[in-house]
Amino acid sequence: MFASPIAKAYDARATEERWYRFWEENGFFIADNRSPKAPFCIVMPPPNITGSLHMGHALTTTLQDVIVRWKRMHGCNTLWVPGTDHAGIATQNVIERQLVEKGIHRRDIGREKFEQIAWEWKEKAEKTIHLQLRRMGFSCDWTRVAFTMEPRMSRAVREVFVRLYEEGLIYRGEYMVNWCPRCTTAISDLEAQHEPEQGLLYYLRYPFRDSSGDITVATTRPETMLGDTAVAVHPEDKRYQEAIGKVVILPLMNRELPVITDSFVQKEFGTGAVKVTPAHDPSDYQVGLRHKLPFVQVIDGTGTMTAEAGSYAGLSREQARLKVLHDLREQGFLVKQEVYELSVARCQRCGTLIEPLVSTQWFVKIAPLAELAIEAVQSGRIQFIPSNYEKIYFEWMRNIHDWCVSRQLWWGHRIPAWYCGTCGYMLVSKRDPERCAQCGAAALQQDPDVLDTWFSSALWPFSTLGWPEKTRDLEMFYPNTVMMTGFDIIFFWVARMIMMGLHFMKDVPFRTVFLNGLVRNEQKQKMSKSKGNAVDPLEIIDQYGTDAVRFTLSVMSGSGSDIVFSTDRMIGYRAFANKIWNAVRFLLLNLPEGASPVSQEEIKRMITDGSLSTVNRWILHRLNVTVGQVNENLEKYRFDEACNALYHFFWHELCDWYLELSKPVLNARSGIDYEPTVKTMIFTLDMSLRALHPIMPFITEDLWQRLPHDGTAISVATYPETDAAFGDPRAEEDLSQIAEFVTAVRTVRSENNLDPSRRLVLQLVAGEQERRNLERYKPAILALARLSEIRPVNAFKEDGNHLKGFSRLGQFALIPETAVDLHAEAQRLRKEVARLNAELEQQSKKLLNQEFLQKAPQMVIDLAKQKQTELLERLEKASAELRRLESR
RNA sequence: GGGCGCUUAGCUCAGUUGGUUGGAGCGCCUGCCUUACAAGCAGGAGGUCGGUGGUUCGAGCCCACCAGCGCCCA
Repeated sequence: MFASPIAKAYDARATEERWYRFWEENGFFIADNRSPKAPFCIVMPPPNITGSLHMGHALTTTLQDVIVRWKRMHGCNTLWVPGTDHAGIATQNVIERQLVEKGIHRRDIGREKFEQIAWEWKEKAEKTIHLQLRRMGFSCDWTRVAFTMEPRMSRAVREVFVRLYEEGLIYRGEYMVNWCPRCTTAISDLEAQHEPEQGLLYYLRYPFRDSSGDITVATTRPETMLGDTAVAVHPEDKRYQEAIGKVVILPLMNRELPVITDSFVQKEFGTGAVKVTPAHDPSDYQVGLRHKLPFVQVIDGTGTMTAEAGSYAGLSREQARLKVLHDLREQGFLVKQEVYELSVARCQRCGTLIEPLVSTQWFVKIAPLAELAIEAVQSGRIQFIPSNYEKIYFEWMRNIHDWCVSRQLWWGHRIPAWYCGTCGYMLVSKRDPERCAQCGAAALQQDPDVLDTWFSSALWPFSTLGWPEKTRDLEMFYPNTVMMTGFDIIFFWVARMIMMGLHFMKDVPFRTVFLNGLVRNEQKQKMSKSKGNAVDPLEIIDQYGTDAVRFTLSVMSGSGSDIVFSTDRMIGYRAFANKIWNAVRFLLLNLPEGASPVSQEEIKRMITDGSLSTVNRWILHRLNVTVGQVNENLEKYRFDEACNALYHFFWHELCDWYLELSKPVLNARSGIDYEPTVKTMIFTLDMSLRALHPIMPFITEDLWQRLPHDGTAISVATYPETDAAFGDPRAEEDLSQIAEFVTAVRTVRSENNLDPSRRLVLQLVAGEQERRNLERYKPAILALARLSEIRPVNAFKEDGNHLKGFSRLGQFALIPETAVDLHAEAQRLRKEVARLNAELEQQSKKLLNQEFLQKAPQMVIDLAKQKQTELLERLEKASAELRRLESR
């Protein structure tokens, strides 16, 4: 498998592609729907085929892969379904823009040709996305790849539509909807984005018909006055009691309008009197219905003024506003205008101002579906992580409105409704009908509209598994185990999947919903293509390597919070990858010929028969603890904690101490500890690589294959589990003493600016047991602390030229080759004494408090006492040394 | 207007049911090419945990109020 010996540094690019091919060729990621193993299933949130993946996809999908790989290694029958979404309105916009660049409007080429272009685009975009997913190392099942508009999915969509229609949960009717005049389609409430904007509030004077004066109304959209059919005031507004029931003349149009009362009017807004335009404002629409007012549509679906707008017909909304204002001003009807912050709705996809319009659309009656969906979360059958999203979910679910699902687009699932040209009968059918069910005529016309994209993605957890067929996949993998996605689509998608799953599968679509945050740039702004600050994950991968990118995204995913994209962090974890590389390289360079893999049983035997040294038992103990932390945290989706545990263990325990302490043993190439150390190191690195694998799949696979190993791939190796046999608190204590001793010596050296290259003599006053502990690792300790000799003594010479230090192993004196800088050392000790004094005082104060002694738990009191004793001891020694120096 | 959340080291963030001297990564300072790794090694500095008050033997954590910031919905 390896042409060359292990390189000096990790080269991600040379590694990644080869291993992905290896995994895929071996079919490691293909789920077996007849397996007796416990199923684990995630369906990938399908990325839009509008373009390529961004860092947000990289984040959410990385987290999915971490969980999926981890579960697979734990022996689950793991299915991860990849796929893409046709993204109706978004994709149509992309294609329309491309056509416009060539000077073509979609109407010029017709629906069929347009759809053909869209499919061509889909093929291209899908290919790019699949490639990206592979380069990120994602272990999804490519034999089950799906696309929302492929025949299988379309069949499910049609089945759902027809059944909901038959159950009375889908209806067609004329209502006011959010209309985008640029996309020329209705959109749902969720796709209309409200934002505060600086605008003007215009005050218009409408004269009474009886010449008894006038009434002034305020509006932010003066052009809609052309469609006014009433003026409204609040019934209890004292200012307008006399006006009620009167008739005003609408300026510019000379239409007579009644002055009506309705409690929807806010008395504080403007003058307290408002114009009512039922055809162009959602609340006026309701007023219009309540008061049976005429609906005069003056703006059409493209934002152009209609014939009803009289002399303004043919103007755009914007032009009409200017002309209306000009004319009103000229004729003395514009009283004043003032700066006003208003809330405007814009199309989520193109940013165009929404025009509320009355039109015939299809709706899903949502209340009955929402009820079950609320219950499923309340009862705990679905759990949200982080759990505070449950509140947000409830809040939205309880205020939900019917869902407008029809779109006046060409790219999407055509609504399965047909209208008879002969008798006008409407037919909703799973299969394309040939003749009218009522009159038998063949002149059937299919509804031109398509469905909201989210209608099809709502079915994703079961449509991808083959529904409405009763497939084995469906039987085994529904409900899915977890849904992992961005919190920004909790309403668009998560809520709707829950509703559809409960309705059609009679069970929740997934048991857990994990919601990750957004990826922001280094200025903390949301990354998006429209802002132009999006980053291509592949570029980042080229720079830092996939594994470093994956680790960075994982470690920064704490508690579902947003993550701030940081190249510094990428650099840091690329260094970590290199560290891993070199740790394994170190072992490989020191490995005896023909070394074989080491099993857990073998290691456990060595623990039992006492052939493992403290250092070896210690690293096994730490490995065991780390593995426990990783498993525990991944179980809770705490990716940050799992990553930190691994990072800290690998770098600061395994590399900093274990490998360093083992070097003399390995260099000797023989001796009582040699073989046990080699075996322990093989085992520990093997297990460490496995533990890291879900997060850093490429480098771990590559290195694992180089180590002595059993099995075909780390991807399908067993994940480490904690084992009580590895627990060794005694080794932990011994090692912490050794490490503390080494650090103490280094600190004294460093603070006195002693040349690091000089090996110094050290005198030690220590107990018998501590001395023995130290003796066994003497060669390593000498190397780590840069000492030539450790000389046990009973007491230090009071007038010696030495620097004293304190550790739990004992007090030591470092003998420098040059004269000690008494002043600097005294300064250092004074600081130390002050610090110890402060701490001691705090501890003593606590222990003098009677209430503390009475009420605190015994363990806390014991700890405080122990602490006090230790502090006292150290303080005495430091003070004595300080006095010694000061007397010289 | 309704709802949710945030404020901890220079930066980005952890901090579990309240209990040793509040942590990590990066950055910063000092010194080192010590044959796994300079993408490295060793040592160090840096925090009145947004403010005020309360509960408690004990508060970063619980409660109240205040200030600043963010997100979602209408």
